[in-house]
Amino acid sequence: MDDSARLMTVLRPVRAGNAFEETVERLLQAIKLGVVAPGRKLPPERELAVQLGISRVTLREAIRALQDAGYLDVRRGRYGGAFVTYAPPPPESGDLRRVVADMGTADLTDALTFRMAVECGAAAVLAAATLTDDQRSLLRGRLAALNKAGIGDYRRLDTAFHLSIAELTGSALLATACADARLRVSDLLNAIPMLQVNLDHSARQHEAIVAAILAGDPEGARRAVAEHLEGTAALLRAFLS
Amino acid sequence: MDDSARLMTVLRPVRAGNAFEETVERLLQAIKLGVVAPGRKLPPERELAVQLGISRVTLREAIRALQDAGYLDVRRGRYGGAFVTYAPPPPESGDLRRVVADMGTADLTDALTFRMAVECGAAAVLAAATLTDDQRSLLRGRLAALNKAGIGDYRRLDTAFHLSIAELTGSALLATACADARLRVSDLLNAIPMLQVNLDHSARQHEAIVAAILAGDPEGARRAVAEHLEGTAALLRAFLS
DNA sequence: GCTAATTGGGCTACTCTTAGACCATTGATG
DNA sequence: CATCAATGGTCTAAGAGTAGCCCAATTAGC
Repeated sequence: MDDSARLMTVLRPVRAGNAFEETVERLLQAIKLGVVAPGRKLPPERELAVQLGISRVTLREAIRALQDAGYLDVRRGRYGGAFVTYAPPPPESGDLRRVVADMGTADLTDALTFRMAVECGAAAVLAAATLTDDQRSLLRGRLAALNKAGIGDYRRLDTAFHLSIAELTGSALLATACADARLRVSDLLNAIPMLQVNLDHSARQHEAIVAAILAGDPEGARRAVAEHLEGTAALLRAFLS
Repeated sequence: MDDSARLMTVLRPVRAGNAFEETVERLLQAIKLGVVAPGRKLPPERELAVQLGISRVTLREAIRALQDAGYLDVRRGRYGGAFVTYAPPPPESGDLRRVVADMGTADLTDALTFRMAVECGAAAVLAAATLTDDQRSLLRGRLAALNKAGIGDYRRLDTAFHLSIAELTGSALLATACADARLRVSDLLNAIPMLQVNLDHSARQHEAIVAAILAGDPEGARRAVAEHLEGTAALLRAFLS
């Protein structure tokens, strides 16, 4: 961890790959995180190309790839568009071990550490802020929605709840960082079987997080998030052996 | 902060600009953060191009631009290279107001919030980890170096100290996020006059941060970092009026 | 049915970016 | 003072990406 480590940090690749690959990755994020829910459609190509800062040609190549891979159903004409057909498959036993192995030890610990830091930081910042009534009710609403979620919607609403915390801080940078962190573990989370006892445990932890934030208790919020994430992290790390 | 906000977060630009601009920006980071200290040189072009994932042609255009802007002195032949000639100018009164105004309210609060979250998160994560003797002594060493720093080296060593915390977590993602956060406020920090009373105050806070981390106290570490950063943040926010 | 608005599909000329080869310069070392 | 390894300087052909334009399909609403 000498100066050369810092050189590597700053002089890292300027581009993760070509525009096509990066675009596929980004759209896959939107789909897998449930930002665009199954059955809904992406924004029109022209609009989306502007948002992503790429040409329509490149965007269309990416959409075509996702269509071929079965994530999208593209329909022409007015009221057409690129509709999301993907729904996360129910986890099967054995999947988790494979997914963890695919990711690699170094990437997994990196992702878990990153997620722990940014989500704890976001919760603490939010708890230290003065919240409006709208913000408080939005947070409570997301929690309530998650508690009422069916098994098919759980992951998506869990993501929505977690990301809300970062978004409510008002920092786009922080929201992006948390979305990135979530994405890096989403395949893993999707592979974890959803047992009722675990869901109940998570629900209690979610309540604790919201309570600490609404009470304006940064350290309580940090601790509550840390405990919540540590449960998942420990489970995943167990599969590294 | 409805679903459309999350769409904007995930469907953000894939590329910040063209490869040339991004490369200039990245090299400027390395220079301004002091990752490559004044008088030292960048890695050889061929090597650097690989690290940055771009072609040598594009890299050379960026280096040329920084040379023209006075940041680099490029020398040919063996033992040649691109030498850093930049040293942050000493702050003058009035600079700060201008720099803050240049940045804009929204970007400034975003950057300050982001920095608060990631640095607090990193410190808490590090405090929760089991540290080796090497890690402990590296952290102490960075603190000692900062305390002995002259006025010309202070900013660079302060950056090195802060980034060490994230780097010691072992998470490259987290180190990158903290470097990014630091960069976004570095122009502002450089414009703040260095008064002895403030330096003494910072020194005490740095000691508190290291003490909490070495004591394995995540919440104390988070609080110490939050207090430290809040001082700077409050100063900067005062210039927004 | 027609119409018109909206959306995906496709084409072309142009610029940016790359890979790889080869040239020019420098200075420590024998 | 000649050598030679390391480094920046330059060129070319090929590929990747873009902007802008027009075409084709679809469907709500008249």
